Amino acid sequence: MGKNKIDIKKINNKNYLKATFSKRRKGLFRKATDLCCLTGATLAVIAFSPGNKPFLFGHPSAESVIDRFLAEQTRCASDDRKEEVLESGSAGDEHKNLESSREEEKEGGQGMDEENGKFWWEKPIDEGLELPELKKYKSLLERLRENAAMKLDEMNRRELCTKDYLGMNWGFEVGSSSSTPSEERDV
Amino acid sequence: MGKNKIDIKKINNKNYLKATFSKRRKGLFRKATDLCCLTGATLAVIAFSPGNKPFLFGHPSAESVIDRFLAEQTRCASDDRKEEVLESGSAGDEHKNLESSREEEKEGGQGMDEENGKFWWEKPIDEGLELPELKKYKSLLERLRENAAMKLDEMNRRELCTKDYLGMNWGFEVGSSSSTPSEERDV
DNA sequence: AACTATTAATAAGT
DNA sequence: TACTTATTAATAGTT
Repeated sequence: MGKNKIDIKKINNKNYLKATFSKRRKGLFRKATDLCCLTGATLAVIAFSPGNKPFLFGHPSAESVIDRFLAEQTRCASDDRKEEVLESGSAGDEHKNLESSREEEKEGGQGMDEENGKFWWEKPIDEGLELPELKKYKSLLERLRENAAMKLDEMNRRELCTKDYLGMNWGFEVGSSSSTPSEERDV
Repeated sequence: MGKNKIDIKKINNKNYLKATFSKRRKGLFRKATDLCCLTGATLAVIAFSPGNKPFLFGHPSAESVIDRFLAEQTRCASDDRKEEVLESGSAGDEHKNLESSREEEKEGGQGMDEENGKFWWEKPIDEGLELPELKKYKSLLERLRENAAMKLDEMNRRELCTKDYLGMNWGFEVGSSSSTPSEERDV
């Protein structure tokens, strides 16, 4: 997509690397914006450039999406644990996560198992694949909790009003869990 | 981009909405993959479809990127607080965050202030813009911490090895904070 | 950063 | 839901 086709492999030239990251990050965020505008999807992008500079995109905000993800992940971890207790620790490796675990019976199990031809990220969520780095969670969350109250106070002082970042009004709740009937399920 | 140009505004037709989300989410994740492959960027995408189904992308993993973001955000919240104590609570609304606050002196302040023509997300990080939803953090993190130990145990039992999800070996540390000299700075 | 030749993504249709 | 095709959108190389 340009004057020549390029291979999708690591760029080594520093200047070309910077230029490419810059252009393509903008493109990625534009795509994210379009997706949110068109579908009302709740979406966050967290990017650290090769120079470790952070860039954020989020609708309705990066933090709210991360919060929701963590909350649902946490809730499902508890669900898993309960199941394991009930089932006396079966070693079977079928882990569901997030919405999937709540809705799979309604969806007849389709959705994530029928589209398993492609990459791991094509599937809604984990299946045990992206859990590795979680060993850091414990100490990290200790620190997070310590700072949460302080950050909260700080926020309260600054008191920023919530903005409709994309300049739109959505006809439905964005950021809430499934409360709608059967049509808006899936996708 | 298609047989007709379309307006980037909310789609109401349910079937078209589903199809569009599906196609464009794939496109977004492909762009994310390309960006990671080309530049080695550390990147996460969290998406909830209009039907509240979760989709994740991450390199090296969604969780690791989220962890890093939360850790740096937390660290900077503490930094801010220290500064405010030292400066006796100036009311000036100049908040830096994450890497920016550590590196701005080396970068001569350029980077986020010179590209302020566009949208809020064009800038590296907050400037006080995406902090609103943080009021949920306190109680959320309480719950998170409660579940962290259990989740950890669970992880340890499953013991999944870290994979190189994109099938590449990076010549540099991905996921580490700035340790390189002056060239890889910015972008 | 701006331009443009070229490839890539995708809206509609099947 | 996946494939095809006409068309627009993104971007690689260049300035």
